[in-house]
Amino acid sequence: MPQLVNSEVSFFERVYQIARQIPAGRVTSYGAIAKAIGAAKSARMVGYAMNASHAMPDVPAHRVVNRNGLLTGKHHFQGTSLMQQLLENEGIEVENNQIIHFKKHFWEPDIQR
DNA sequence: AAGGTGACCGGCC
DNA sequence: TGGCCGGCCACCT
Repeated sequence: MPQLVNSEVSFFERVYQIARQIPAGRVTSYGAIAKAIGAAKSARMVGYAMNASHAMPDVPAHRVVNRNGLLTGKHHFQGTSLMQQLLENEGIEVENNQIIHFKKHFWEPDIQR
């Protein structure tokens, strides 16, 4: 369980706030989320945050992939193809760990202030 | 308290 | 087409 820093909202929580806005059937990238929270160069932290997202409710981590539409985080899900199945369930085609028509499904997060 | 780690990214060769 | 490298920075031991 992530802990909040005093009255400040933690970095992780900001990531989750963005992630929760991803519409079903759409995907975004770690970098895009990083950009949205005003830390464009901290894409890595977004991935790190997703690692802990399992403890958070309503965080569609499966809709977050890397810039190439590659399912780099699939090993963090239970089973070997859960992430892929969740995506296909939403109408997103996945082949060889990669999203088909990635650009077409891409969703640009709203910039947070 | 200091160093290691990483579900990334962009640039370069 | 594909691999390597440096930057990045919150979190964990």
